[in-house]
Amino acid sequence: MTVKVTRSMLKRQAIIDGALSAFQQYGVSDTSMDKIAQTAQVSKRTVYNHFESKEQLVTHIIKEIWRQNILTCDIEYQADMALDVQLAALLKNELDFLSNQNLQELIRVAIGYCLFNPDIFTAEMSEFFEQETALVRWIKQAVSAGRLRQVEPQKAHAQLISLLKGQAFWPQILHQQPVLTNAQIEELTEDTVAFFLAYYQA
Amino acid sequence: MTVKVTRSMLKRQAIIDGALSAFQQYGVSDTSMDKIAQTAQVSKRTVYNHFESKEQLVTHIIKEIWRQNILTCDIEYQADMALDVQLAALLKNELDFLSNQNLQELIRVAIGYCLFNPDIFTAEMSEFFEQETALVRWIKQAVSAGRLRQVEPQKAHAQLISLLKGQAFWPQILHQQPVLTNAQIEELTEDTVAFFLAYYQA
DNA sequence: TGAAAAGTAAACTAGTTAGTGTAAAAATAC
DNA sequence: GTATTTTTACACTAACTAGTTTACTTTTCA
Repeated sequence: MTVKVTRSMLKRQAIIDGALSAFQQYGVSDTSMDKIAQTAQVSKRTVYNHFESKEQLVTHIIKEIWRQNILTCDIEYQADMALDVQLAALLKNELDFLSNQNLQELIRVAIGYCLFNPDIFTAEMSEFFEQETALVRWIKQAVSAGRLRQVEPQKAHAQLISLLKGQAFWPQILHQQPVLTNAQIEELTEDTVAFFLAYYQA
Repeated sequence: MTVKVTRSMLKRQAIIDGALSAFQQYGVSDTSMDKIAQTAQVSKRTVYNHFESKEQLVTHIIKEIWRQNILTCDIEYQADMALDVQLAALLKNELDFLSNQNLQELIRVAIGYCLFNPDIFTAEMSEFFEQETALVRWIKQAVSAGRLRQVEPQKAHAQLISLLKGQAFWPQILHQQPVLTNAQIEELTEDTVAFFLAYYQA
């Protein structure tokens, strides 16, 4: 059942890890292929054997980062449970994800690259942002069960995510605020649940 | 009363404008001093006569961008006017600011640079983010007038700004969404006012 | 064991980069 | 009108860049 790990695969992974580590430290433009090879403890030629160009290596990694940036969560709407408890669990889950320091570093690299290379978005990336999340699904179900007011689920979802990201994501991405503590996550969850349900609960 | 404009000042401004234009197109790292001189229609030596190094030129411009990123608004709390009308005016003002395409391009440059040069923040930049805005002042006054619930004004302010930026700023910065139309700004204002006052109005 | 595949170091190309030195030309100041 | 400041073009350094070539070693795998 264990998959054979070839040396080639190990080298390839070392290159990706090394590149990512260098990108996090210096940004994409200020990371040279020599630096990547050095960081990965690999010959520069090996880098070019695995990736035709710097451009290819970069886009591979950026796409991989966005691919990881999909929240999987299997919390479903339950008819017999209080709304605030359910919503709190969903938001907590989302916040744990957004507050993950490792993810934030990855996204910082992706953003730094995509800001001035917007082409990478349009086609392949948009799918990542348009897919239905567990939170949207939950809102839809709660609305059709008559326990939330009649709203566009996408709009309510956008409001919730804005409230979370505005405190727990963007300030950290910009290095303005440290990553939230568990207590702060708890507080933000409660505040947001109360705020949201005051307006939307049926 | 008109201030004398020397040639030196004109050249200096041309350099700043040229650098900014190049930064917006290519990002800071991928803009060379030769390119800046060329864009500014100025000799490269003149660039170095005005700015000792690329680093100095860049930080000067980045600081200037953040300095402009201060919302000045003279709408004050008025005891005899409906809260929703007042808040709508404040949010509209803020949204017009955030939706300004020119500002978004400036901030994209600043963010692109600051992502991997966080040092520029800590000392000199923090003041820009900590100053009291018209919106905070308004919330404070409305609270002490007993027309909004007792809350930390900073927290309520942060929630409002998160709701606006999540729809009208961050998606545009990341090139995911086009700048909002006037109708969309109108809708976002109304939604946000209703959402906010449902929870906070006394 | 032995051939094929993958990795290595190091030198190399050709282009770019930040920043300097210089001497002439142009604008400014008085 | 002369002295001073500023701008200019251009050549230059020294370092770095993406990517290639070569000659050699190590790993894989049948």
